[in-house]
Amino acid sequence: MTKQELPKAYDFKSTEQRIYAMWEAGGFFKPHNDPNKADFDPNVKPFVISIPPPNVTGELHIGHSMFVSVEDLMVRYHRMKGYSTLWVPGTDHAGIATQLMVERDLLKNEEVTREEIGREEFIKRTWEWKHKYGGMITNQIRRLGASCDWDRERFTLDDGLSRAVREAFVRLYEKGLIYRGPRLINWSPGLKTAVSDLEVEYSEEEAKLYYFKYMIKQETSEVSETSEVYIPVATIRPETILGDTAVAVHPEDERYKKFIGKKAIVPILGREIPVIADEYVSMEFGTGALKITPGHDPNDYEIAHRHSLPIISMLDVEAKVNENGGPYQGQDRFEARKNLWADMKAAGLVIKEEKYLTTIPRSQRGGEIVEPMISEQWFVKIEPLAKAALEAVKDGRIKIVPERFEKIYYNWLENIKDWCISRQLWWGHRIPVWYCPDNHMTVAREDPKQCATCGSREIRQDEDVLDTWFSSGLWPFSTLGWPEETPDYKYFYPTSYMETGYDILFFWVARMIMSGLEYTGQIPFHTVYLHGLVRDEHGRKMSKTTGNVIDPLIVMDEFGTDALRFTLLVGSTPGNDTNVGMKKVESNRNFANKLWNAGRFVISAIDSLTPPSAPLSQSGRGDGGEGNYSLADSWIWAKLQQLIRDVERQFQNFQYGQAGQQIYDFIWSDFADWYVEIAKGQMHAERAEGGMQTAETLARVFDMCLRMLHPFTPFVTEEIWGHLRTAILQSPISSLSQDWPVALIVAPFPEPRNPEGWEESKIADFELIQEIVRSIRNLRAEKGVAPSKKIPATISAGDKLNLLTNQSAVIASLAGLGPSQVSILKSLKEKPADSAALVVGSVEIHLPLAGMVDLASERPRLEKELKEAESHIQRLENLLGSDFANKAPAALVQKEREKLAGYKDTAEKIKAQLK
RNA sequence: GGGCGGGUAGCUCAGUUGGUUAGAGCACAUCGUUGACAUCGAUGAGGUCGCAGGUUCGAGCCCUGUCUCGCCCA
Repeated sequence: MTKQELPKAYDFKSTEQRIYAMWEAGGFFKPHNDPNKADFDPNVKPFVISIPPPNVTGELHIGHSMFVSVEDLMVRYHRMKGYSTLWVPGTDHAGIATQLMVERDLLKNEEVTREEIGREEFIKRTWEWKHKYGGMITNQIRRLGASCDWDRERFTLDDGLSRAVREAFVRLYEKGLIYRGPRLINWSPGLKTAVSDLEVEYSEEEAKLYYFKYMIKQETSEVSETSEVYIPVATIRPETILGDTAVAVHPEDERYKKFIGKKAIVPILGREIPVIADEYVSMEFGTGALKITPGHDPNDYEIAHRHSLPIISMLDVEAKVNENGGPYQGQDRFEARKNLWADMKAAGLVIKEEKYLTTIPRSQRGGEIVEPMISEQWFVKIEPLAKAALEAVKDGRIKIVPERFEKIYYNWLENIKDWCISRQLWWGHRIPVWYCPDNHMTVAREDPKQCATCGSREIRQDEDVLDTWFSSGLWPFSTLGWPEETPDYKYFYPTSYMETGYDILFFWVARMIMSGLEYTGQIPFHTVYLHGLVRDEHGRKMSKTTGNVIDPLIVMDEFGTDALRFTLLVGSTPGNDTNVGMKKVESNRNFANKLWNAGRFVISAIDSLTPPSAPLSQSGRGDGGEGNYSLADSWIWAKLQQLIRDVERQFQNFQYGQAGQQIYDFIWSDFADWYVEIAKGQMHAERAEGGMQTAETLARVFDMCLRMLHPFTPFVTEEIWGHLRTAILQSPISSLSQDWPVALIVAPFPEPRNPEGWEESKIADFELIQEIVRSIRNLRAEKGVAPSKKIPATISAGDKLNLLTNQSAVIASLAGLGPSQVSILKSLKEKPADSAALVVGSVEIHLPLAGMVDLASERPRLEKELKEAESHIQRLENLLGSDFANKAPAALVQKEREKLAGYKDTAEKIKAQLK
């Protein structure tokens, strides 16, 4: 028999890559029931997640690690539960981000702009870039242990997905849900493209509020030489005066009522604009009068529509003043602001300036100030889609975890505005609309040869591309083959969970739900699980400028993937941000090592077995904990079953952190600290019979631990489980693992079973042993008894005589007692002289420590313990004397009564000692 | 302005149907190295669960108010 020599410490560096390659080569990432294969069984339940596609040219950051960890956990769990599990991987073309990256590179290395090389060449270069760097992020995701089916990997710009985008666009267009037209949109002057409302972030900043005079045109009859007549108006953006088409006041405003219907004169330009009345104007705010610039302000735009005011655009695509700005034409928006204000000052039109705190709209990308502008763009008429998406969550077809995000979701969808989907970029899905010289539109799934209206062959395609999120919105079904009714689509769609960060609930999740319902008529997934953002250990947002960015690759290099995953998964709760510090990762690296070493012990125990003279009974567990099982055996088994039930419940409730924590505690505190220590003694005692009982329990319990832990820390569990399996197969207990698969990744997850009735008393008995051991250790530590020193003990066990006699070897070895110096009696006639006494419930322990410790200090110690017991007695008597006894559940009251009896017993015993 | 989340040990966080001695990791103190593990073990110290009311036999958990930090929407 070849014994395995395992290194003393878990070496993740030599393990992770090898294990990942083994999984992939073994085909374990693929659904076991594949609709494309002959033996496909449509009745097997699938479990499907589509990955939130990372930017194809991006690099792994901690946010990726989070979603990969959570999704891999979900996927591995369901795979082990027997579902035909599919995790579809892929990447996103990320229009703006990628285009900027390539542009920057071109400028740096070739000193050319994209305009200089032209659209076709630029797109070619971007594809080259994608081919060069596109594999980086997916390889990094592999490093995290992601068990995705890489054969099904997709990219938003690949042929199939591009077809899906066309199909979606054309369908919407045909239904009249897509339109094109000049609207007020958010314009990003630096990128020279429109962006959607969601891509604008508002930040509170200190700005200046400029007060000036809007002169009122006087009728010739009322011209007054002495007084000037004006409405005072305040604005943050004086340059927009150039685009004003009205001045609005509140209809009830006594100050300005008289001006309603008159003309105001636009400063410097001299244009005449009406003074209008609108209830929107707040009399209290500012001067109570509002300048209306419908071409550059959303509220003004609304007002202009109500009053049929003309709309003037005064900025060009670079946010420079255009031909409508008179003398300021060609000036940048901020330059024009300065100049116009100076000119107005000179003209005596200025009142004052003051500091003012306001919200400034900035581009999500790059942070430049976004300008509301009138522009010809494509829009999705979103209301009907939003209504359906709202309904799907309201009626429970889709559930959002945690639930509070449902309200946020409703709120957004109920107030949604049409979605601007066109972008003035080159990298993306080009809008499938063609124009002929007569401006007829041809909207087509396949590139047309001629105009659908007039047949002209001189057609050109719309220059714009679609918002990247338009294609991401199709992701759950486009990746499965839609619009084709592929076997994958039919079997795996709708998918199961959508797992992602709450920060893209609107950007992505809501849009997928809208798209899914619209195009497939089905919900795209039944559960949305949202995780929080990862922050640094003090809860600060990670940023390059703060310098607190945690690079997951470095973390994995230092502590291993499992440690990183476990850190992200445990201690975090759904929807809440998670703080991650290196200390935490380090302690979880230690846990992986603990597990490894526990495994080494179990394996060595199995390796040490000698073949039995008689065949091992096949009774297995669950036979009532009787048979030859020791108290410790029964206890650890009962605790394990409890754990399995807890973990199952936790997984059902998406409480992965709790589940992980409980598994951790069980392995470290119950299994390693107690059971393994006792097992050492048991193995020794059983040696005559081959030591099989204990080895078997060690193996079974540890196997279950590894299975439960596998979704959290896949690498170390797979590795040690493989060694465990080999060891068992080569041992006399080989029958134990005869139905185990070749790899843990596909081993069945432990199923909870109901308690059989014996568990509670075994656990209680064992806990008494633990208490006794702890109290002896405690006393030894307190009195400074050398750890290696074996001491004698006399125990008065009362009605626990059988139990303690039975467990004397366990108590002795764990508490450092001389095995032959322990005497356990039902009761003592008189207390032993020169001893320290310990009282644990009804059990008294006498340690004759004369000559070793100062027994004079025993009295105060006992007095202190008596006081403690008495305070408990007092507390419990109060409790039981109150309404608690009448109103609380009987079982609970009984429990407290027993506690009280226990403390009374203890107090009596201590008092006796003190006599 | 509206909505949401957090405030629990020195630090970072758990604590989901309210059950009576509030937990973990790290940090700290004392002790311990011949076989699972010093990436470890034993023992210990450390908290009026932001504050004030209320409901209840019983509140970290439920209700009301309040302070404070953060986020989302307008």
